[in-house]
Amino acid sequence: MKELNPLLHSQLRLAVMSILMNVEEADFVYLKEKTESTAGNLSVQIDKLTTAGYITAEKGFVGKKTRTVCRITEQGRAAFEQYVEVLKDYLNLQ
Amino acid sequence: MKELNPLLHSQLRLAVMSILMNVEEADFVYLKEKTESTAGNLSVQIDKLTTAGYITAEKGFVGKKTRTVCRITEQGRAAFEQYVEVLKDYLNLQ
DNA sequence: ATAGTATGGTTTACGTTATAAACCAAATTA
DNA sequence: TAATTTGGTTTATAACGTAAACCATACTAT
Repeated sequence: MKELNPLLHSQLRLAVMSILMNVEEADFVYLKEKTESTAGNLSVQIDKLTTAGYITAEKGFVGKKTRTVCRITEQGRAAFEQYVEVLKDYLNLQ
Repeated sequence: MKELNPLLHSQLRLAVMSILMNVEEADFVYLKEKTESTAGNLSVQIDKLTTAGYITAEKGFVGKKTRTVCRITEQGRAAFEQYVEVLKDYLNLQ
C-alpha cells in the first residue's frame, strides 16, 4: 500500500485543495466560510500548502481592505490527483 | 463539508480497516506485513479501533505461538462506508 | 475627535496524535 | 544454555492540528 501524501491527508488542507481544484481562485474569507474553520487554523494550513508549492496566496487590496487570494498550482493539482489515486486503493474504489 | 471521522482518517488505521473490509479475518502478522508498519504502531492502532468497536482482536494460540486475529464489526463496516461517502465529496468523486 | 467594534488576518501556546524505540515473555535454534 | 526469533506491548518523543491571543487597519457611533 502506497503512502498517503501527509500534506494532503489532513482534513482542512484537503478541503482547501478540493475547493481550489474546482474554482479559478478563492479568497481567505471564502475558504474560511466554506470550510467552517477558524482563521488561525486556516492561515497555518494555507502557509503549509504555499510552502509546499501546492497553492499560491497573493495578498492584495480591494479598496482599502486586505484580501488574500489563493490559487492551486500545477504541482498542487498533480499532487491532489495522485493522492486521489492512492486513496482509491484504500477505499476499495474502482 | 462534513467532518472526516478522525478515527478513520489516519493512514494506518484506514489501511487496517480497508484490509478487514475485504477479508473475513486477518492476524497481526499479516496486517503488519501488508501495511508495512512497525509492530508497535500497529498494536496501538489496533487498540484504538478495538476500543471504538470498529474491529475485534482475539488473542489465541496456534500450536504454542500466540496469534491475534482481527475482524471488522458491523459498526466498523458502517463507519468505513460512511467515511468513504464523506471523503468522496472532498475528492470530487461521483 | 475618540472610543468601541468589525474585518482580515498572523503568531503562539497547547493538547493530541502518530510513530518508533525500548522492552517483555515465550519459543526456537545453535 | 546462550543467543536469536517471534509476537507482540509499553513508553517516550516529535510532529501536528487547533484555538486562543494577538495585531493592524477600517468603520461606526457618541
